[in-house]
Amino acid sequence: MTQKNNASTFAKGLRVLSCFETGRRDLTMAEISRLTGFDRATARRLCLTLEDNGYLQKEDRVFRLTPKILAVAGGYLTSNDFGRAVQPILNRFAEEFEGEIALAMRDGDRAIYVARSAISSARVSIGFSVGSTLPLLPTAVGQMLLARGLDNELDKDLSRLNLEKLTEATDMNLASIRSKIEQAAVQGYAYVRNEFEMGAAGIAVPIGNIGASPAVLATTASINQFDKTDEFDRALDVLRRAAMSLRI
Amino acid sequence: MTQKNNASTFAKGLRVLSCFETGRRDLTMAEISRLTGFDRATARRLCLTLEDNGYLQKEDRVFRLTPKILAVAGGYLTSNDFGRAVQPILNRFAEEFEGEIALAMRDGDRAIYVARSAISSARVSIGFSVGSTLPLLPTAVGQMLLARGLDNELDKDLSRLNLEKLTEATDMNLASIRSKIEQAAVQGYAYVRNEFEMGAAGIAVPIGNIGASPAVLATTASINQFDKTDEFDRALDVLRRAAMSLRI
DNA sequence: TGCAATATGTGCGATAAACGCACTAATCAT
DNA sequence: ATGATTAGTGCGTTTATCGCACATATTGCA
Repeated sequence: MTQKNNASTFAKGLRVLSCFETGRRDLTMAEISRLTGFDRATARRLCLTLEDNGYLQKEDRVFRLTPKILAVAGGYLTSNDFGRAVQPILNRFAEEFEGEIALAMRDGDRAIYVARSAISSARVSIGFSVGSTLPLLPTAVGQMLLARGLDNELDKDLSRLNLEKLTEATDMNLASIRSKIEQAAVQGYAYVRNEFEMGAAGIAVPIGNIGASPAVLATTASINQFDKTDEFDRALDVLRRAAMSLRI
Repeated sequence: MTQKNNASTFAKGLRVLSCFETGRRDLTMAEISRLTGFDRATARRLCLTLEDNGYLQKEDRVFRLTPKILAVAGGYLTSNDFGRAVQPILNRFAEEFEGEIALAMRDGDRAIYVARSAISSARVSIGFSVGSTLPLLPTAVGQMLLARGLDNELDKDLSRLNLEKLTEATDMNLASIRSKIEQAAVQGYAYVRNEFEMGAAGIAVPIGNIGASPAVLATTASINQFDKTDEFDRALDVLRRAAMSLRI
């Protein structure tokens, strides 16, 4: 039934488009053919179609994205009122906190940053920006998102998601991860240290749904910073008050 | 030859996706069928494919975008180093200027905002954000972009682009518009007043290419503000210095 | 320079998918 | 209630897609 009423050529084209997600700037048709597993001729037709429709441009033999995709992304952001309702609140609390605050949602088996505070005093940003993706299991953002799902879905998620050892500290024990997620659901926040990147820690708190999907607010800092109890408490407090402010 | 080597079903699917560009939040299948001109059954297959692939979600009978599209858009932004190289510069000059600065590029027959300054002291933003689109003819951004094209393309552009009277002041004379564009090319900036929105004026200056496509920096303010010579000069100066800073 | 490896362009027959009509069912507006 | 709009579905026809095979072009390296 998954294949009924599904336009397979369109699905393949979308997969070509997603090859450019990760920030891979330039891709040749042969690379796309390999990344997707499609026949060269198929990949070629799809690439040329994307070029014809203005989503890709070809220079020599590589394709790259054009800004056209931003028009669709902007449609998402404005239709959900991020510019007017969300961004100013993130900015305000980030200013007070003197740190980055980001809003993330779930996209399949990963988390995706949807909005991020922009403050003039920002030190060099850690590098997560709108559209960046994160794994669900070894991050505070991901664990809080998993905690917001339904109970019976959590088991399915856990059995499907693949564990990847990103650092020495990455928890590879599903039962242990499960209890962390359940704990996050109970205490209303997730805190994960070192599991995604050594020396980094993240805090995430839940906020209301956006377009029927759960969302979280999160911040990241060095382990050193969040290991000071008062710093941690202040961050959690800011996130919680920001979350209250943007009950959606 | 345009239709050779083109996956028509994929192209149709992309057109469905583009229905969500404008910030239309919710669309039913019937609306999409009408917007695209496709048969209902065709529109249905394409919508379900988009849902299946996580780009749309269905609630009751309407479809809306999911944040997944941001991953692709983020791929564009990061592969062009906007987060690291462009954004801080826009922020810095916007802070000094106490006004918004935006980077725009051309997407077919329209301009599209690609980046925008984010400063905490920003007054209520005028509402243009990343992904917003503008017509080319009645805006400073558009005229500067047209001025950056090749001469022989300008004629083709002018004959193809459709004039639309957006305000009483919108210039509807192609020859007159052409001379404005040529003037912009010569003097290195475009200045347009009232033609897009009464009471608003825009200034745009050229910057280097981004991925082989020309780009401009621009700012908007009220007519009152820019009609003061020193205010105008200061804005133009800021834009020009910002443009120098981010020679790409 | 020359050779091997890789990338790209293209024609075509077999196959599979998309098309769109026609009909039914469900929902909405008044 | 009822007319209008929307959604779901089956199916024969048509058409696009598939993927191989062959030809060409480019690149990288010895």
